[in-house]
Amino acid sequence: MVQKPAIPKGTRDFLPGEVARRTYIFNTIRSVFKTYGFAPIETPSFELSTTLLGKYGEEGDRLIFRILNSGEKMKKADLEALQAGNLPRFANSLAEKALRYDLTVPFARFVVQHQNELSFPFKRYQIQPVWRADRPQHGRYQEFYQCDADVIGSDSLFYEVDFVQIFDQVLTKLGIPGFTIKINNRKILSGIAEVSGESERLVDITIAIDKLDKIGEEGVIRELKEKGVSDQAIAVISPLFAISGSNEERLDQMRAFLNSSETGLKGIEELEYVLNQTKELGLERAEVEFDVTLARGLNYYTGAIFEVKVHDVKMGSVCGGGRYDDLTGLFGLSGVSGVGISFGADRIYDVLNELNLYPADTDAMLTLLFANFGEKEAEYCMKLTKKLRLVGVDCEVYPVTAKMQKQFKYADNRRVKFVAIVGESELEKGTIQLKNMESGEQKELTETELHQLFIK
RNA sequence: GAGGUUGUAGCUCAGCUGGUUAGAGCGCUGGAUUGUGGUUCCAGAGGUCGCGGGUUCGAACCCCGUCUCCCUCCCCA
Repeated sequence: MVQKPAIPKGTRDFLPGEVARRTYIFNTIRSVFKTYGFAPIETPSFELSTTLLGKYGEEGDRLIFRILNSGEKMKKADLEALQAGNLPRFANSLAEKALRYDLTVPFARFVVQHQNELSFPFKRYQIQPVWRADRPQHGRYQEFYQCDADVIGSDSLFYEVDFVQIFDQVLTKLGIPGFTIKINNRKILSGIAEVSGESERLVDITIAIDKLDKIGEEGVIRELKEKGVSDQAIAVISPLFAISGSNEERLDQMRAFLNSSETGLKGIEELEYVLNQTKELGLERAEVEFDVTLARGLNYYTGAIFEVKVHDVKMGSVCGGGRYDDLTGLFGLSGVSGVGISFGADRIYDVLNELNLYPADTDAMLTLLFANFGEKEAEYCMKLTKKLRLVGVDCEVYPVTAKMQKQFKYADNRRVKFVAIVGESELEKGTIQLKNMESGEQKELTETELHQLFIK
């Protein structure tokens, strides 16, 4: 008995119409990246485990898919480590390779390896799938596409400004009516920890205040206490919960708060620059918001942090990014600053589906279908398709002689734009009846006229 | 990794405290209409009720296990 086939959890199949809609998203992102001077690269789906492990924190390591060693390599299993109860080490001996978890760390590896072949600042974009052994949920998959653009080898804030523009342009082009680019700076977060006298608790503190809008002020305080942050430090941090007003007002309030922290003030200065330049350049549809509680982002971020949320949909952030000063240092090339962003194509896809924002002909699968009236007529149509295909028109002949009704229905299902009808009388006259499937309008054309219609 | 929930036709879902041959809408196939679709009317096909085990005279329904979906936490795109 054959079992019903299935696919692993958190993965999806895509039908032609779905692929068409996804391609539209990828192309939109790609075209904007290109206009900002980014060039595409690709890296392998899997890397050496050592390249990935330890780069995303403890939580991240747990979510990395490992690839089991095969054949003779199985013998490398470190049974001593297993006996000693050292499971991570045992796991590493079993799996020397792992599926990439994001595109940024493999990119850092790529830059270090090819540093002598690249000119800096190096700007690349990369659109490839990544894998996470996460528990699937709405908008969370085990396999999904990231569309990254990064610049490495420059600490110019021009790039932060550019990335804000890119977020705005891509999402505006995709027709998303409203969205907010949240922006913060890791240096401001460091400053907060410094001012509170708990610098070494930076990560705990930032993770806690990040949850402010979710668990409220009391929840954050509870979490800080649980993490062992002193009451005194909590008292210093508390005023942050009340920060409000315009971006300028927030900056002023934070500047006062961080008065004693050089790092913190540097963060304010950077952020202010980016916000001012963004104002100068203007934005299409995006709203930009300085959010002190924005702390997300991997622990390798050191400067700006970005996150983009679409209005009026229940969906996590659709884009993220930030500056990392020493990611390549992990692979032996230090002193190189990078900044980058990522579009979560699968979440954007879900949002566009939910809001039904695709242009009408996104999923048209064929431009022109020749109806089949019989062997002689169909063979004549085959000759017409050959000529049309040579000039780039996608077209085909219905494969068998069937009822018109059936052939039209087939054309309809495939969202064919035009149906060409060549029956006995057209064949005699040397003409083609061309029907526009959308308007229902039908015209009799010569072969030359047909060509002219499609060549533009 | 922790907790909760769901699974019945291709899709969306009904199915009473366990009781004959498991239903609807949409879709599909054929016909009304032998050169015109997306509207209408008629007919038809399609399901080992997620999978495995148990209780029972009898299980879609009750129990156990397992997988999956969705949700909360964790974390993130």
